[in-house]
Parts: sequence; structure tokens; C-alpha cells
Amino acid sequence: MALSTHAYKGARDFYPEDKRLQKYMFDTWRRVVESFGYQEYDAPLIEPVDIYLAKTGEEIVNDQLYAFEDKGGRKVAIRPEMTPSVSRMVAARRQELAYPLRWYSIPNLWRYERPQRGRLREHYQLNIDIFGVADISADHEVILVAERIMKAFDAPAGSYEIRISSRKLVNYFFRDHLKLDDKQFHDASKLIDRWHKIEKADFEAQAKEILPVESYYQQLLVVLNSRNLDDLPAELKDHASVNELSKLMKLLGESGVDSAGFDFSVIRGMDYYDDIIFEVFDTSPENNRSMFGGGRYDGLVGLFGVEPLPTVGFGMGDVTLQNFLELHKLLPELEPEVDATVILIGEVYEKAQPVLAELREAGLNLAVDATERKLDAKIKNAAKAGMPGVIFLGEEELSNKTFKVKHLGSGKEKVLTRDKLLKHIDQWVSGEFES
RNA sequence: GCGAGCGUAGCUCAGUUGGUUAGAGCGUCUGCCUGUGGCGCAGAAAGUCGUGGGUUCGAGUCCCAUCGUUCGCCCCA
Repeated sequence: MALSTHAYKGARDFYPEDKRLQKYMFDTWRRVVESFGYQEYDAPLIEPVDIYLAKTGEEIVNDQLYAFEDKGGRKVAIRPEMTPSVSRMVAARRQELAYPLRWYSIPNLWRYERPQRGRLREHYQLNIDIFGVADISADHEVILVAERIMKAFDAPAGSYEIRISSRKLVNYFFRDHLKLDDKQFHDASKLIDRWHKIEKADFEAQAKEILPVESYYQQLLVVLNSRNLDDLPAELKDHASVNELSKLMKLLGESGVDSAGFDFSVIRGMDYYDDIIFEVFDTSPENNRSMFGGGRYDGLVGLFGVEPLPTVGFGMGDVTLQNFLELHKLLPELEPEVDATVILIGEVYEKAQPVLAELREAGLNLAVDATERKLDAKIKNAAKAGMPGVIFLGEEELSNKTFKVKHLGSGKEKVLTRDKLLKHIDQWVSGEFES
């Protein structure tokens, strides 16, 4: 029985054209976050399973963790998210690191799920976190970074929106104001998460199931329909979390983030979030979903036995981003980072070596075709491989010290001396020869 | 964990109520063209119809199982 050529279920092979796209996305991420002073870190793919038990969402740990025992009997898991790992790393050097600490990473993460659109078993995720800032400036910065990333991918205004809420406000409204018990609170939280997704009638029916008093439904509606903080009912407006949200909105407005707004339905899956939370939504009807999000989790670092550390961060997955970019036609044409194939004519492989070395030294990325196929086949293959051009090298060129170069995009051809070729590498690559 | 659709050539797919040697387009290879690609013309190679059972005189087609894949639910990125 032949071996399968498929990649493992829910995981992807990255052929060079896929890798170019991945590099484009990663490079864009890096450029933006590094412009805010974030530094890259990394951690092992495998962690002790314990670090996920306390605060990662229930379903992820129970059903979606790649967990196993190693040969030494240790219970370990492939990371389903990066936040516990970075919290562990920061906790380990809690006293010696300089705050505010700005770190990012682009880990690959694994969750055992049924693959579907926008969700695979292995994905990559940009994670950024700022540690040691308790005030709203950290929340502001992180959301601003998210916004700048969307702009860096040329996402047009209106193609996405940033929805912001506060777990403290949700807690206050459900727990203190409506006096919901644990189960009601849990169910209500899950329900409002689906506010934008399900029919209003279904929402009403389910809400009335959960809420102990019928009139609470109307109160919930008012809160969910509040597109800005002034629309909130008076009894919520005075809560401290609203004051914080209000400061945050003002800061975002002043820094040009016009895609952000208050939305009480934002919940986030992870249990560790404990204050401001946000999600970035694709607004197109074909893909109306949460692309990524994050928030404040002041309690997580402290779980590692050190003084707690205020933290804000977010994670942005490559799969959902790619869906977004494809849908909005924002993917650039990416070419291989090779300048040319040098087509050797005749028995010149050995004699060509010093010339090739010189051209490479000068900065050209050159592949060599020393096969004995016919010339047209070699040109066809260079074109098929996506090469910008070819350089012909035979006895004639070697003895004259000239290069016949052909730009495959334009079909233009020119004979250049070695000096001219070296001097005009840029023009050569773009097909604009100088005479 | 639950539900639905789809698996036919390297790729995208067609294949009639079950009926001889299973087709197309693209791609590949050869020639037209011995140092010049993309277009054209002529020709060629390439498929145990995902796999295993079953029904039938006869299965790519119907049934069951299984694997793969896609989509939805749950959950989430």
C-alpha cells in the first residue's frame, strides 16, 4: 500500500508559493509590532499539561488538547495557545525583567478539532503581550497595534470593526445587577456571544429561558444595543469599568482608530481574561466572524507563584487572516526570491563557475540549468518556475566576456558586458535595461 | 462530540433509469523548431473510478462499512 501524500488532517504543507504568502504575513506582523518596540521570544511546542488546566477554556483542555505521557511518565501537551507559555517565562524572571515588557511571538499551535473554514488543527498565531502596565494605556496600545496591523495589510475602512467590552462590566451587570447565579451567568455569557450570529427570535427565546425574571430581557436588550457608552442605562454608566472603557474609547479616537466601538456581546473564550476584552470582526457578509481578539489578563502570571503582573495581549491567527485577505482581494502577487536561471549551453559547467561566483557575490540569486535538454525546454522551465529572467552562458559568452540576458516578463533580450550587468542589476531584474 | 455534501488521469471535472475496450479541458512528453519560452499544428503517455465487502447475468453508477476531503453545528482563532 502506497504511503499517503496528504499532510496530516487539519495541518498544511507549505509549498514555496504558500511559504511566500506566509512570509508576507509574518513579515508584516513583525514590521508593525517591532515598530511599537515589541521583541520576539519563543517557547517549546510541548508544555506540562498542568499549565493549561487552570485557565484555558474548558473545552480546549478536555476535548481539543493533544495530550500524552512522555517516556518518563510526565503528562504533557502540545501547546493549544501561547499565553500560558509566555506567562510561565515571564513569571520565571519576574524580578529581573524590565517593565513595561513588550514581547511577541508567532508560534504554531495545535487543537484537536474537526477542520473547517477558518479553523484547522495546526495554525500559526501572532501573539503580542505587554506586561507590567495596570492602566488603560496598555489596553489602548494593544488595540492600536491590532488596528495598525489591519492597516498594514491594506484592509479598507469598513471591512472590519473592533468590538470592545469589559468582563468587569459583564460581571457587574449579570452578577451584581441582575443577581444571576453561576449557571445563569455562564449560560447568559455564552448566549450574548452569539448575539450577532443567531436570529433575534431565537435569541429572545433562549434569553428568556436563562434569565430568572422576564423583564431582565428588556434590560439586556438595551445593553446589547448600546453602540456607545452613553446609551447604557444609568445604573451601569456609573460603574468603574465604564469609566475605563470611556477613557479607552477617547484614546482610540485620538489615535485615529475609527473602526473601534463598544459592544457588550464580546465575551472571548478564554477564562483568564478579567477586564477589557476586544475582538476584530470581518464585516463582509460572506465571512462575518470574529477574526481575532484579546484583552487583559492580570491574573495569569501570578498562577506561577510570583507576584501578579498586569498583562494585556492578543492573538491573531494566520488562517482567519488569510481568509480575510483572500475575500477582500488583498493578497499581493509574490514572486520567488530568485533573479534568474543561468542556462548553460554546451559543456561549460566547469568554466562557468568563477563567473557564477562573481555574479552571486554581486548580489544576484542565480539558479543554474546545466541539464542537457533542448534550449526551449530550459527557457520554458525557467518561465514555469517563475523566474524573472534567464542568462545564457555558452562558449561564445565565456570567451567574449559578455552575457546574453532575457527578461521573461517582457521577452526583451540584451547582450551586456560583465561590468554593465553587475552595475545594472536592478534594471536587469525589473527588465529595464540601460543602454 | 453531532449533522450534511463530495472522492473518476498530475489538476479541474463530465459520465444518461446499472449495459461492450471509462471521456473532455488544462498540464506533461515528442515532433514541426540543432542558441531562444508563452501562440499554433500533429501525435503520445497517463486511471486497479479512494479502499473493502454486498446486491446483480452485469456496478464508476445501487446498498453497507471504512478512510480521505469540504461545509455546517458545538466551541473557538
